[in-house]
Amino acid sequence: MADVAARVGVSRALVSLVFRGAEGASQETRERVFRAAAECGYQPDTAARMLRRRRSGFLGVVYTASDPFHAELVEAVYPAAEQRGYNVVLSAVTAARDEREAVGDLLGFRSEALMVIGHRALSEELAPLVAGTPAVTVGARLPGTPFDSVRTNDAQGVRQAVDHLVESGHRSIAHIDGGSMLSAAARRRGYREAMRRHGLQEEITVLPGDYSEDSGVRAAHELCRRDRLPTAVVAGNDRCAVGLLDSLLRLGVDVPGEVSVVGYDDSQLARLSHVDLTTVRQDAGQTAESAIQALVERLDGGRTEAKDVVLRPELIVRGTTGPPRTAS
Amino acid sequence: MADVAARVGVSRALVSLVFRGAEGASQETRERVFRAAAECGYQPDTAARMLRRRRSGFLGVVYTASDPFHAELVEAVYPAAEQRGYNVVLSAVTAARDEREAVGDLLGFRSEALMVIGHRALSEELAPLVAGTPAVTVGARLPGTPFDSVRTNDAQGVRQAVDHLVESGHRSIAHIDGGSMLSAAARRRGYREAMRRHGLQEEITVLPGDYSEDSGVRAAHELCRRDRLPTAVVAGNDRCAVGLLDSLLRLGVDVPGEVSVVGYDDSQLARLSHVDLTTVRQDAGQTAESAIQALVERLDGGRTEAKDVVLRPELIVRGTTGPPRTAS
DNA sequence: AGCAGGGTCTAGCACGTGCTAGTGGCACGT
DNA sequence: ACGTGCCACTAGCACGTGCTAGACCCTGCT
Repeated sequence: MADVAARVGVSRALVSLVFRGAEGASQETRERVFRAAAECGYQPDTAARMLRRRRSGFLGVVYTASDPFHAELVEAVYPAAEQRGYNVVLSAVTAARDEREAVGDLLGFRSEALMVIGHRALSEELAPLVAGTPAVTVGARLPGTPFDSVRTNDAQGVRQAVDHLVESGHRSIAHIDGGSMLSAAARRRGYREAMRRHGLQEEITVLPGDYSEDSGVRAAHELCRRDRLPTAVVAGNDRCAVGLLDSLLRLGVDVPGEVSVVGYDDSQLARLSHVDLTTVRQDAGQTAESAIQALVERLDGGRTEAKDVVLRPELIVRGTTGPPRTAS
Repeated sequence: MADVAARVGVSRALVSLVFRGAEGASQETRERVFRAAAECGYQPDTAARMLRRRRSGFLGVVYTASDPFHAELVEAVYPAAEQRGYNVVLSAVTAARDEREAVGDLLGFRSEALMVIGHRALSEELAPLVAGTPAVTVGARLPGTPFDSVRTNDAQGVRQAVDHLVESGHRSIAHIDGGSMLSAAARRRGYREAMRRHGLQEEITVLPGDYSEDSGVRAAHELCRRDRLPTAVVAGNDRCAVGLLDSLLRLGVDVPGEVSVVGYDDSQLARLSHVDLTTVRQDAGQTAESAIQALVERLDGGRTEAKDVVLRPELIVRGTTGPPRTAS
């Protein structure tokens, strides 16, 4: 920076002033400073900058590298943060790097607030580490903690799926669940409630699953072994639905002619033309937006009480659902 | 840090010394310092730390948020960097954030070296920005630049696939290419060369594609429209292969009974039990390792001439390939 | 007693930036 | 001639840490 100043023949303070866009420099000087900086290859030092102003302007984001839905959220986080005058620092959780390390890195960077994506989220163990830093968990709520949370109403999403099927005339509707996954309980509950509300409690069938394609494959074989196929299946998520679809195809069961299938997530997978899966969308853009919004409210708006944002999912009807087969 | 020092009743310098693990403090004092730090919730400030030592210890990584293969690389980058005493800073390229911004952020952090993943990589436009900072591009080589590069020998990978099919007895082998994608040219060339080497130049059939599932779907319909199906197809990548597989299934063509299919990438997709795709692996772990290695050689080893690492791909034989059908 | 040497600790500057308080010059009005 | 106000610019401290040079105490040897 001193180099640039010397080159232009002004003080270092003026260069600083120009670079942060403050008032008090003539238009001509500004241009000369920028030109000189480009010649020197000068770029302001973020570390020194955030050391001096007490604020770093960083929002730390913890996510799981291998999860495609997390990737969608990360994608949406950047514009949401930028729009509110903040920058994003990423920290990935991987097989060799746990949340403790990821959060530690972010705090070392003096992130002003934390957005933690993932079903394991901020465990109680991490809470004291974060003390004093606003944080929002995405996809789950941690009752014992002071953190905000943003999540989708999973029960409602599954209810929408069931309602859609019942409206099309289905009565025999099965569910493949997500086992012990965090959101699985809510989805299972939504299925049970919806069936009961339609007077179909006799038809309730829950098959065990774990959100993997393989669990869809297993469920397909299990269903075909029974004497009577359901006319529709609500899978715990899209991956499970794709495994199910593929196996039904191989087993000679027509979709949606004989069996209708609904997924959950509206992932890239579901949108592929040859899959064309009816599914329930969790809006990544809206989720990211709400999470960032919550953090900024605490930082700039002075909010202190915890907030729990529950987003409405949306049913996306595509080609894997239709009216039920007439003969059983 | 002064708080911690006051709490223990020692100087600030000693606390600093304890925290960076330097010699010259008694075991007892160390413990008292750590205890006091935990009570205060103290954590060293990364910004101030890297301001003082002239080195930041950061390796900046630019990747595309929406690409699953990039995610695999990111996953592998962390341990590779840690092992060599470096930390990783991530910067994502998204729809709303181009490489210029991503690289700018990383340089602002005073990253000591840059790893840029992605087919558009460091364009000429970015080269002057990076001047002076060691950089490695992954997946492509930029001839005009001083950067290192790490990539997989795509032509060789496709040759291995063709060799495998020919050894199984196939002669009529088609290829669905990746259009104008960066690696598509090499894969197409590998296919042509391998066919020629086996004396099968008459059988060369290249169908247009673009690495998407849809292009596999289109290719399946195109092939079935012809009077004679090939006995095997080498798809440009796994996604294309999956689209192809699914459409063949729907069209009533048995795989691998009537047609064998080979993909490329060994993505998660290929490993699914119901897909079980024979494919060519690009080793993400090895790629990340080589890229980090190249950067560290420049930083610590003093290497200055550019280096181009070309990795050997590996054929993974699974369930979608077998001997050709006997009757045409 | 005096000195050397090692172990433990401390004072204080430097890193690159932001910002407060202030300087100097010019135009204007009285 | 002098005060007033504005514009363009500058001097120098502060941010939280690392590190050099040195201080202090204790032990053991001459």
